[in-house]
Amino acid sequence: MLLKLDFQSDIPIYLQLKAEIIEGITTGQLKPGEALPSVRQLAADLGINMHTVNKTYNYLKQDGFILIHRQKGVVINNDGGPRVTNDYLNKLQQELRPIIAEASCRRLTLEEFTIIITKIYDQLQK
Amino acid sequence: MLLKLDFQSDIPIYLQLKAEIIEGITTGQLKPGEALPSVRQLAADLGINMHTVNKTYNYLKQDGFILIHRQKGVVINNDGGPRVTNDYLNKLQQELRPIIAEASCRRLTLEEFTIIITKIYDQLQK
Amino acid sequence: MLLKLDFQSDIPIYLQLKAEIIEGITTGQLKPGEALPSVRQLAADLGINMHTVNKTYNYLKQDGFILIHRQKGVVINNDGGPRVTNDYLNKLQQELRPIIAEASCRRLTLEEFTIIITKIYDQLQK
Amino acid sequence: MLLKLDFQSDIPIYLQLKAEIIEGITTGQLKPGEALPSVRQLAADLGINMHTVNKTYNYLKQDGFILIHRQKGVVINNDGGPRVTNDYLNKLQQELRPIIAEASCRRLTLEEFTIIITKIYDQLQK
DNA sequence: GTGGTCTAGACCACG
DNA sequence: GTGGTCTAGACCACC
Repeated sequence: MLLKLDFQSDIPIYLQLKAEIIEGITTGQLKPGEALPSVRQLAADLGINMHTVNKTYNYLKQDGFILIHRQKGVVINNDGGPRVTNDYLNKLQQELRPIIAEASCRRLTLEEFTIIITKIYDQLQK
Repeated sequence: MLLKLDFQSDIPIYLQLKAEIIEGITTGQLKPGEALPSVRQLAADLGINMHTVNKTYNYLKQDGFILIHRQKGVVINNDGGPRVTNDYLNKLQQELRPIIAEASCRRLTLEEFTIIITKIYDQLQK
Repeated sequence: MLLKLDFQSDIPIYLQLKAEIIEGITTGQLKPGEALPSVRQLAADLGINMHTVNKTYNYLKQDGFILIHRQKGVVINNDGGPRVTNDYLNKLQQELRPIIAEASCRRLTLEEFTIIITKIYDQLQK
Repeated sequence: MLLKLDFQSDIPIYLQLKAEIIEGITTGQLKPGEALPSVRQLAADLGINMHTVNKTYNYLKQDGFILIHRQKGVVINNDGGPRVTNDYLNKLQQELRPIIAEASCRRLTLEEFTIIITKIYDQLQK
């Protein structure tokens, strides 16, 4: 799978990497049970620091997207990964609120917003 | 208008404040042409530093939400503020993509996501 | 003569006003010997502070564009106003240098720049 | 590259610094992809405060002259930097108009003005 | 009074 | 090490 990082972005590399991997799982490019490269390997491939990859993997593990085995290394969670929890729903709404406030302020209608959401959902469809 | 800041949050204060003010404009609590408190006044009210408020105001000015009037001080843009531009749409999609990727990965359907969006839109309705 | 001020501009009002009056002289809308409104009058007309108009008039007087008579009030200098001096040429070059540096950096050619200059000269022609 | 600041000037230091760096890019003293000193380093070298340099860098980044690379620090944009946009052309004309009005008023002809422009363009040539 | 600028010094996340 | 953020306190131009 191709991972793209933007070193000019305001978003920390470890978060960009986390988002890319989640997107890979969503689109099916990364399948449950599939192994991810080792920390060293991935860091070398991407030209970034080992610590950065480590941080990404730890957050992904914490959220339940991946499992870290002593022997098999890092693999995509084959339980289907994390589901919708109340904590997650709260976080999601807090995240969306300012985005929607600005959209609404700029006179982007709910209908137009929904079209954008739908388009992105489609793009990510397996 | 009541402005709430979370000093424990990892979101910078100046961005929280920016989001709060945009939300105020969206909900109509802050009306076009209305004056905002001076940087020093607002800083004192919120218990934060003048420069932090200044940074917020500068970003809001840059995006077209407010104007800095040489006589009246800081006022809400009475042209209705910024609209939907291509730059904004690109930014919006880049912002939403990882959020939707995670939502989809957690098996939150497009329909459920749309309900959440709709609810937030309603809350912000004037 | 119509004087336009932009209260949202970064440029101080007294400088905007000064520039407008010089432009008026250049285009011939204000003729040598012609009287300008009194400080009070102009301030009232423009909705600005008396001190601001006063400041403008003092700078214009200092540069030789206008004369301030005790009795006749403020009039456009009928000697044809200030000419090109060495001081002025130095000031002009220092002013233009950063503007041209940015233009050149953005790949605006000397020819294109000259066309812009020519257009503005034409607009200001009596 | 040698950067000169005039602490007596009424032009803010961060703008002088911005202009100097743009001039450096224009003349080729600063090459695309080249790294600039860190905010602290440059501040120390120039005997000014870190925040002042930071402000300069942020404006240069905003205009597309430099990039803030998460690994390499601050570097000159290697895409050749910003080009001529409509916004820029408008800003340029608004900037030039009062300068030309005064020049014309002082009987500096278009031909003489063009010679000055040409001289400055030559000075800045790589 | 206002916003704009500058300083000095601090803490933090990131890599 | 870097840039990003925040604080406290100062001076200035403008209106």
